[in-house]
Amino acid sequence: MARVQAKVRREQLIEAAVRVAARDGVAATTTRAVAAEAGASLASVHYCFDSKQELLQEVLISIINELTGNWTTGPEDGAGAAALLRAGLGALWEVVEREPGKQQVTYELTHYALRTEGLEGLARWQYGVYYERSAQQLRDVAARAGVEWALPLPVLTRMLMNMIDGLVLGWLVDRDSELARGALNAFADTLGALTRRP
Amino acid sequence: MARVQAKVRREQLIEAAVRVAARDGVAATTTRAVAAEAGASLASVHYCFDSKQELLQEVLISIINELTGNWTTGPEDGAGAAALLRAGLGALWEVVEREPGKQQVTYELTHYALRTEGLEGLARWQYGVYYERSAQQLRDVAARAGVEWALPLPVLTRMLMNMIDGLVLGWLVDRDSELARGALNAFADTLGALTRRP
DNA sequence: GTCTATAAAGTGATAGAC
DNA sequence: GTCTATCACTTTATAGAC
Repeated sequence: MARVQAKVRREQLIEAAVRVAARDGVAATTTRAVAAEAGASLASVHYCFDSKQELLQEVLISIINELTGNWTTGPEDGAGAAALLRAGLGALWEVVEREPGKQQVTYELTHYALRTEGLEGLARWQYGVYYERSAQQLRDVAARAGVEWALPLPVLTRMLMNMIDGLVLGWLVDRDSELARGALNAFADTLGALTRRP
Repeated sequence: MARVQAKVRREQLIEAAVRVAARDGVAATTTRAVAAEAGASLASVHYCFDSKQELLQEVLISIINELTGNWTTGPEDGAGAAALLRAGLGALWEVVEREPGKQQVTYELTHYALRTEGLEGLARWQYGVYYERSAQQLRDVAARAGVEWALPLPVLTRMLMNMIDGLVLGWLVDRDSELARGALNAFADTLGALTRRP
C-alpha cells in the first residue's frame, strides 16, 4: 500500500469499517476485516487507532453525522403543522429505507456503547444529536405553520424522536414499508393536531 | 455437579444465561460464562444445546415470555380510553424500569438475530408477540371504554408498540424516567383521543 | 450425565525489519 | 508509514475417561 498521511489513512479505515459494519454487522467488524476492506495491513489499523474501541466510536460518529445531516424542511410556508410534519418525516424515511445496514449499525453501536466501560457517553451523545434534530424540526414546523405547540417541547421532542426510532427498528425487523409509512403519517397527523393559535 | 435430567439442566443453563446476559450483555454471554454462572462444566452446555446460537434463542424466548406475560388491564370499566391506556402503559413501564438489563438483552438479541443466518425468524417472532400484545391491549381498551378506534387497528397497533419500543430504548440510554413517563402519558392521551362513539 | 483436557479457529494488539 | 510475523489470549466445540 502506498505511503499515505496517517490522517488520510485513518479516514479510509473509518470508511472501510462503516462498509463492513453496515454489510456484516458490528460483531463481524474485526480489525482484520476492516484492514482487508481498506486494502491495508492489520498493523495499520493499530497504527491509526489506539484500539478497536476508538475505531468503532469513529464509525458511529461518522454515520450519525451523515444520517442526521440533511433533514429537509418540507414544503413552503403556510401549510399546516401536520402537512409539514408529514413532509419532513417522509423525507427522513427515504433516507432510512435507502441504507438499512447503516441504520442497523446505529442500534448495534448504541448497545455496544451502553455495555462498554468508558463508552456510555457515546450513546448519550448519539441520542442527544437525535433529540436536538427533532427539537429543531418541531420549532421549525411551528414557525412555518404559524402555530405554537400545546405541550412542552421536551415532551413532544421525546415523543417524536422515540416514535421515529421505534418505527425504524420495527421496520428493520419485518421490512413492512407500507405499514410503517401508514403509522408514520398517522403519527404526523396526530402530533400536528397538538397545536394552537399563538 | 450432581447428576440431573438433561431437561432440568437445560432450564438451569437458560436461567444462568439470562442472568449473565442481563448483567454483562449478550456479547459477554460466552458458553464459559454461562457454565460458570450455572455452576456447571463447559461441556454440559454443549451437551444440552446443539450450539450457542440455540442457547441464545432460548434466552430470548424465555425473556419475552416473562416480560409480556402480564400486561395488566388497568382500572375498572367505564373509564375513558386515555385513562385506560395510561393505566396499562404505566403498569408496563414499571416492569421496564425494574429490570433494565433484561430490556437491553431483548434489543441486543433482536440485532443478533437479524445478523445471524437462520435466526431472522426469531426477531420477527419477537416483534410478532409484541404486536399481538399491543393489539390485544387496544381491543381491550376500546371494549372497556365503550368506544371504537377511529383508525385501522394495524396502524394504531404499530404506533403504540413502536412508540413503547422507542421510549424504552431512549430511557435505556439516558435513564430519564420523568421525561419518559411524561412522553408516555402524553402519548396515551393522544392515542386515547383517536376514538369515536360506536 | 458429568467431567477434564484439548482441538481448531478466531481475536486484539505488538515487535521489529524496511 | 508500512509491512510480515507472532504473541497472548479467548472463543466454540469435541473426545474420551468416569
